Amino acid sequence: MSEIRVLIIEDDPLIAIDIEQTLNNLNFCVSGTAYTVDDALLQLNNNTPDAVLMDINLDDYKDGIDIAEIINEKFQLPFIFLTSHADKQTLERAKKTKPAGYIIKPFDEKDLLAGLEIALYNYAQNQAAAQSQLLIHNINKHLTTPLSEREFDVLCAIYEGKTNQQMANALFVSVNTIKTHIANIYFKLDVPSRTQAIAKVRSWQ
Amino acid sequence: MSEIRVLIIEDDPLIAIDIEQTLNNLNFCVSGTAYTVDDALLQLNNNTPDAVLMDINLDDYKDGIDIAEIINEKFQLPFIFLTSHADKQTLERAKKTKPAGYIIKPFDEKDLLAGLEIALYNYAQNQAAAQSQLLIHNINKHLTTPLSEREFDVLCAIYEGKTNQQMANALFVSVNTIKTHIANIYFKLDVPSRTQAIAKVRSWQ
DNA sequence: TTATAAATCATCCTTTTGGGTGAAGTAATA
DNA sequence: TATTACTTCACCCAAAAGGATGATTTATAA
Repeated sequence: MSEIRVLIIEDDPLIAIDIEQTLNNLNFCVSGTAYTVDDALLQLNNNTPDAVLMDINLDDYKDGIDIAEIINEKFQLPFIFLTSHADKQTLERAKKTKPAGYIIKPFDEKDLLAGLEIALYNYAQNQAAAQSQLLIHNINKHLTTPLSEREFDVLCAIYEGKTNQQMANALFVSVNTIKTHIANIYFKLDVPSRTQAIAKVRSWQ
Repeated sequence: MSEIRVLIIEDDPLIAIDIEQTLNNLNFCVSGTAYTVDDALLQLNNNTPDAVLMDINLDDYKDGIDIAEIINEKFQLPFIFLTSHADKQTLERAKKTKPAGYIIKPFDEKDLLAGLEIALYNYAQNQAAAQSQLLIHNINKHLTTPLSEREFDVLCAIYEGKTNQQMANALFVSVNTIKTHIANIYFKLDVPSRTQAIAKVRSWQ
């Protein structure tokens, strides 16, 4: 059984049950099924899933796009819209909520799998990119002479705004050692200062 | 007519022509249609589109995923995969190319519109986020005392890695003036150095 | 075993940056 | 008119960063 817990928000019970079974076939875990907006919000709060699959057009006082906005504000979860008619106006509203994906009815098992997999993968990628902690691999692929691990440590500290003295304390070496590492980093990155090094690394993120 | 020029890569002429007509109906501009991998690469080079719509399964020496990798490397364009069978292995390969979207055959006009609109919108959003030029509004909403315009100019220059002397030359003022601005910036941002200022601003992006 | 790369530290010297303080001119505003 | 915020500039001093050069130790690879 997959660990990915998916909440289904769909006001048509027949479709909801169909999705539920399909997801189970595809080794996803259905955390719950909500037929109303209020039920959806309740389940988001009390039994927070890893992803949400929801109909745009809910026959309720709010629709899927309203829920999407709430998810973005409070939960930061990837969600995928299901819709049968993609009219321009709805699409315009839907786009602004930055859905992880979009699946058009009628869909079958393959559509669901592809949509979910791609959406979750892209979402994870974007999350990782947004956090964007420096990775030595990502730095070195831009360099002819790669950074050593220690140099990478120092570069990270520079990136975080540390002074040479702070780095020396943190890494238990003398300031002179830090200065040597920094000189080597500047040579490898081909920059003359820490701010330039930061700017260059940022541009690679 | 829309200005968005789309290249279609599809080895089945019937489907290709169908897509072409549909895109024209939807006010997209078809920059060309490629039936083979080599033709696709040729058109990418000579008549670079704004987006690519391509079949994953091309009956050729390379498939759509290979082209996707080339697009990512050389062209940095958004592309959308078309596929009829979304098997897990192909999906795994496809995911890694970070497609802007995914449309499963058979699709109609609505599917195409939704897929393209969402994909292009998300792509534009990601691009904008990646560029993320500093905006005075975005900085000031984190501050009790807002930066003046001149201070913002200086902060941007710091962010780009400029030295005080370089800023003085660029803004046609003395280095002393730059130093005064910087001192004020540090006070307002509550930081003790340019690297810390950069780190704080970056965290707000 | 002998290179080679990495990590450590040092010294000397210059440039850049940061802190403190003061002040003049300008433009908008109460 | 008086006040306020912004921009401009100066001088002094201290701290941090950067450039150049050389040296030792350790581990790894040829």
